[in-house]
Amino acid sequence: MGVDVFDTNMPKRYSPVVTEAANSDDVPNLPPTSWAVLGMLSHADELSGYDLKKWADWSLQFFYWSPSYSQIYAELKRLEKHGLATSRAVIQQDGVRGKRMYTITESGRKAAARWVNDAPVEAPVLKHSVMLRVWLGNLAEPERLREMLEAHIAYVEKMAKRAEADAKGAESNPDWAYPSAVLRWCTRHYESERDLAQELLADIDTLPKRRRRKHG
Amino acid sequence: MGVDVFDTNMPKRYSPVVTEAANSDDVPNLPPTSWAVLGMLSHADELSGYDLKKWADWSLQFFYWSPSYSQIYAELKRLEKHGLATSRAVIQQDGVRGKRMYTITESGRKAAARWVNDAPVEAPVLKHSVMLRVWLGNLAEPERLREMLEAHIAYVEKMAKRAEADAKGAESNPDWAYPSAVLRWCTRHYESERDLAQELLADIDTLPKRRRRKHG
DNA sequence: CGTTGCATGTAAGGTGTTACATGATTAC
DNA sequence: GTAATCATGTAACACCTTACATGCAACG
Repeated sequence: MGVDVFDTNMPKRYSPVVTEAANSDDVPNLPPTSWAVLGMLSHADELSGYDLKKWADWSLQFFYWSPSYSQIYAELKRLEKHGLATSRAVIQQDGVRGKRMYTITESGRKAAARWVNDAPVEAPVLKHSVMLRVWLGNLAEPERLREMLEAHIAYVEKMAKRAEADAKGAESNPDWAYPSAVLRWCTRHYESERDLAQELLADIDTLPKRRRRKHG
Repeated sequence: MGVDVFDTNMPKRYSPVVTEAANSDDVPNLPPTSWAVLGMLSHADELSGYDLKKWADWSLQFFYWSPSYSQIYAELKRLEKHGLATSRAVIQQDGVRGKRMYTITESGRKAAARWVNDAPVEAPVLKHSVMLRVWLGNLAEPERLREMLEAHIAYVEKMAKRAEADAKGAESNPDWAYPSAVLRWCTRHYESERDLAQELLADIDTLPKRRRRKHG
């Protein structure tokens, strides 16, 4: 393994060296998911855990991932414990169900800003099970591989359309300028995934078929 | 939230309905990471845990992610427990260090093939911290956003070049036809990520700057 | 009157990481 | 000699999911 051009170990962070400000006690050391939830709170007045989950499915989902309900509730408690968010109980009355609404605090807004600006950026994580299967293509039935890639193409097309529709809905509001820029990125990302999957499909069709059980 | 065209809940699996064969007792229910490790074993004669980690850094890394040493050792034990791999101890002698070499079993090869063909395919997982920060761009310093995106572009360019070099190295061997097709996909994927990041950079430059602390 | 949606949470367990420990060999 | 690499593993813990429990409201 005498390669000298590239590092074997790619960084998990883009800037591993923590600048003095980054992990001082005014910005608690939380996982990105916490900041994602706090970030959603920063885009709204008041949200319940349920609201947050629904919204995560329509926004975070495209470029991060949507945490489960239970994790969202846990994160909210943690954020409140750190003073980054506050909550008020909305008790049930007149046929309106009880719930707990969360709001970002001023301290939370500052901490989020410092996290965005100063915390080391984690390298993007990709876990592409479809590619994992193609990578093991020598074990697979060619038809199954094709089916998988076609299901994947359908999936990314759906995501591209959803992102596009969301981007359209968001771009009218100047407060959502950054979220809509990201949604435009997502649209292009999923469209590009579609094209890449189609090229891969064409690519593996040129491969000599070493195993073929049926071709009827 | 009266959208009727798309599902709010995107599938975590492409085919949630398990076909009779998929989870019968002959294919143990293991996480994708286990199959990834078994898959690496299926591409080689005999590998140590250390070898597997090194190889994961150069192959899986591009489209899946590279598990830590400790997890690889744990996965190997699990695979052996299920009879999908066997190991032999290479004791140290004549200045050669001791180690344990793992081999896929015939049963392991069959199980891996059934997993690839029949198990429901997990939707790809993307955790893009860079996009998360851009999404919170209203909290950020524009210059920091720019720096992050530029670091990201440098990262994906590095990945693209590594994938391309690997693809070149692999394509001569006909046994690696599928791995090299995937590496070509990875090359295009990272090149596309670079282009997308550049477009996003241009996109956010057109945004009205609501906050600006310094511009010297 | 049953299903769906709203709403919140707990418990258990799986997945995966970091830090640590150990010790030999190789390269500078 | 001391730093890096080879090689394996344990322990502690963080992260996250699934399954489960609960109960009301609205819709048909």
